[in-house]
Amino acid sequence: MAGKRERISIRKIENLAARQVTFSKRRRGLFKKAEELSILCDAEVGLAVFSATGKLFNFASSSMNQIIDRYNSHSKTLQRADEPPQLDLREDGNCAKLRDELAEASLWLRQMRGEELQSLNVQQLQALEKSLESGLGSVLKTKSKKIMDEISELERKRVQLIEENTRLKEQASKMEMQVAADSPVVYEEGQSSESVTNTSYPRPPLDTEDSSDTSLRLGLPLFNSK
Amino acid sequence: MAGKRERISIRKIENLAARQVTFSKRRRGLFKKAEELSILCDAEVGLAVFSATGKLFNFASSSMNQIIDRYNSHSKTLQRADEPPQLDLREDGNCAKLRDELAEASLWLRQMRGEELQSLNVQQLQALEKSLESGLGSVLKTKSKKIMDEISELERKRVQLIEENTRLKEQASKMEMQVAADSPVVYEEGQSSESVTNTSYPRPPLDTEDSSDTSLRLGLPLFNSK
DNA sequence: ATCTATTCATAAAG
DNA sequence: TCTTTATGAATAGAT
Repeated sequence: MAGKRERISIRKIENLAARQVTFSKRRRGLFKKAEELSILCDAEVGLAVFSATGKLFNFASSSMNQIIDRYNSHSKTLQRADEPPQLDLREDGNCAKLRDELAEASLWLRQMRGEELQSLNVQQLQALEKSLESGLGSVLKTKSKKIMDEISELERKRVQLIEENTRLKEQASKMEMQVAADSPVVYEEGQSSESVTNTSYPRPPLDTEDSSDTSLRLGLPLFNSK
Repeated sequence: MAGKRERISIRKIENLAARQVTFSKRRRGLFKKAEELSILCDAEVGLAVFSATGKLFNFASSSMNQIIDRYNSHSKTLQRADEPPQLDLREDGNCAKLRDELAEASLWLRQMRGEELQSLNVQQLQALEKSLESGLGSVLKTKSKKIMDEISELERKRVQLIEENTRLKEQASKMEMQVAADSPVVYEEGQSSESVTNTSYPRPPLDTEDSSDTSLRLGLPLFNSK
């Protein structure tokens, strides 16, 4: 009914059934402890176990790919100088080298996104900060320019449309006069004609369309370019 | 003298010191169990743990690279439902994919550094801006923390040295009294004794050293942590 | 780091 | 694989 347990020595269990049972039990225990460690101590933990029969069991506190990335790039952290991430994309077929460079690039990316900064010293953080500020400056500048260009373009189109509109109105006006001359019938206070011949109004419909469209694309933040 | 142990709940340990202690203990336990499992049950086990401070600990029953490879090929096996049947360009395909990923990562990096932004639209620039701002925030936060830690450490050492200094002065003072008692000779206004027994002066040399060292490491910008 | 009381994991058996 | 039980191991708390 019960287990008289004795201590076991750590060597391969020869009995297959016993080995499988032990594998199940200990595997569960191991994964449980891995998860506990990650939660209790705010650690990132990745664990992969292949059974003797080739089946995979794995646990990752975040995602396994992220952990593998981080593992691969970890060695880079210390050996890496603070040189900017200038990666040469040579066409050599060296997979290992590509893997290395990718690992380094992805570490840089993650660090620029504010992850894995612990391993950097103050000087390196300073450099990163400077790089981010400069990048941010360029982005803001480019964004502003794009926005201004879009505004100019829209303004140009607006003016074009107003001109066209005016032309059409003149044309319509002429036609109407022609019609009036052809058939001099008394007609009601020219409502329709008024709406067409009114050549200047405070806010043409086009304008309204324009600005709503523009504001949508701009998004909310004011651009503070220099 | 002993531990009245209570069961603990599995949630992040808030106290830093306790968390670090627990991390050490449990990490050892976890690695031990990982190794035991691999031996007892003839399993291939890979384990990687990153501490909250970014330090890597890992165990692999064979080699980590082998395990990562096996893991990758395993997950590929599973995800591959109705892919192009054979075309086992393993090596080549891997390389091409790596090359693609590297190219993409490197473009991202250049764009984060403010290059090649022309091809992005306003919305994409907005997203990039947000990402850079967030990264910058993390960097500033981390830098501030590191700096504060360094300052604390220096302060701790300073206090320690002052204490030691005080102790030494007392000791010197006693010795001098002893000397005085042993040879009760009239001596000039205790110049030598004064310079040693003066237990508090406005600005001890230690202080000066400390602050100059600190300012060097801090660099110029003020940190504006939250 | 070391110690100890306790909880936890698990070997053996059903 | 699940459960039970006795026991060995791991570890929280204190020093």
